[in-house]
Amino acid sequence: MNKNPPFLPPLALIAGPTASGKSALALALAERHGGEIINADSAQVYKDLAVVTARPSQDHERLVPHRLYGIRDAAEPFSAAAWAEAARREIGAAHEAGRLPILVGGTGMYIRTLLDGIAPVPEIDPDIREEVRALPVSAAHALLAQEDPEAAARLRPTDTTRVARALEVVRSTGRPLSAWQTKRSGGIGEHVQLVPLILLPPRDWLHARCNARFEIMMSEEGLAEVRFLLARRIDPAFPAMRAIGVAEIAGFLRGEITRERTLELGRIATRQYAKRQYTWFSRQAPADWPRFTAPLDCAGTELALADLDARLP
RNA sequence: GCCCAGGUAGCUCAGUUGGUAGAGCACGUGACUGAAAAUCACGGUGUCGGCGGUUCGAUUCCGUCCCUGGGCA
Repeated sequence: MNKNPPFLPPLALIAGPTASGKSALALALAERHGGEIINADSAQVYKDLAVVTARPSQDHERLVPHRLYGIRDAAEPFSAAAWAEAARREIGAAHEAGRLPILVGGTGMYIRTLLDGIAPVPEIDPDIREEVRALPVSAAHALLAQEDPEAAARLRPTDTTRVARALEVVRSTGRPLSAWQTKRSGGIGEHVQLVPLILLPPRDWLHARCNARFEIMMSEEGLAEVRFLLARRIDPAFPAMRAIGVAEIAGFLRGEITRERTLELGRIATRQYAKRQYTWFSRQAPADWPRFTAPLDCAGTELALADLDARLP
């Protein structure tokens, strides 16, 4: 298959759980290689959430180009396929400009969609989507058993998201999800020279950073971001409203919980999220993607940088 | 110093009429095909405060000591 390795444009990838030090590493890499940073994080795409999603600072954005950060209004939900399409454009633009695209993020599904493609399911009819999502899971699963028995058998009856997805697909397209999923399209993995690094630092170190991070989410700026979303009455089911900390801070702003309790709940949610990412990247990422398991302190960042440097053209 | 109430999992607490114990949350492990910072599954992790005594057997009963909270001085 790899008979005559043609020249493929490079794509660096730095992936790992929240608070693992991805951004600092990416910035250093970009400065060294004349690169630009492309966001692969599902929450950092939303304009109104900068502090709450720990987006790179304005200072960082001035140093090297940052793409796909804060590009989306909280009232317009994004998706894996929509992100992948945008990322393909940004990567292409970087290559044309002769710069190294550096993908940075913690959303494994987005990265997989970009590299491997995804089932080419057409847009779902909004009315069908609304109707399906309004159903309790048990009801949705019962309907799925009639309309797509195979999906119903495969999915857990409690899995709200996937049961709703399967039902909306069969209703909106007239074809069961499994039929669509026999094919993936849009992946660019074969067309780039991928230079990946997965950050899997020690759990204790990561937990300490998650804990420290949520303190910042509770700053005046962080509170203001959530206050603004609430004032706009964004649908609580929308992705931006489900970002880590939004529900917790909203409860605090409404006076339902104390500041201490909010901090505690936010830290717990952050750690649990980091764990899910940790599992995704350590288990779902291809085995031949290097894992970097040291903490990303000063020395660690240098080591990781050297590792990436050695593999970049 | 005396009286009362407590001391059981990381935390808050159940419970055992004497047969080495269980909930919630935390935590751990995993799944993941267009909401993925989402959604879901599995797992009890323990000198039952210490030391003695009674007993075939004590986390449980008795004694004593230590610790915490409250009250009286």
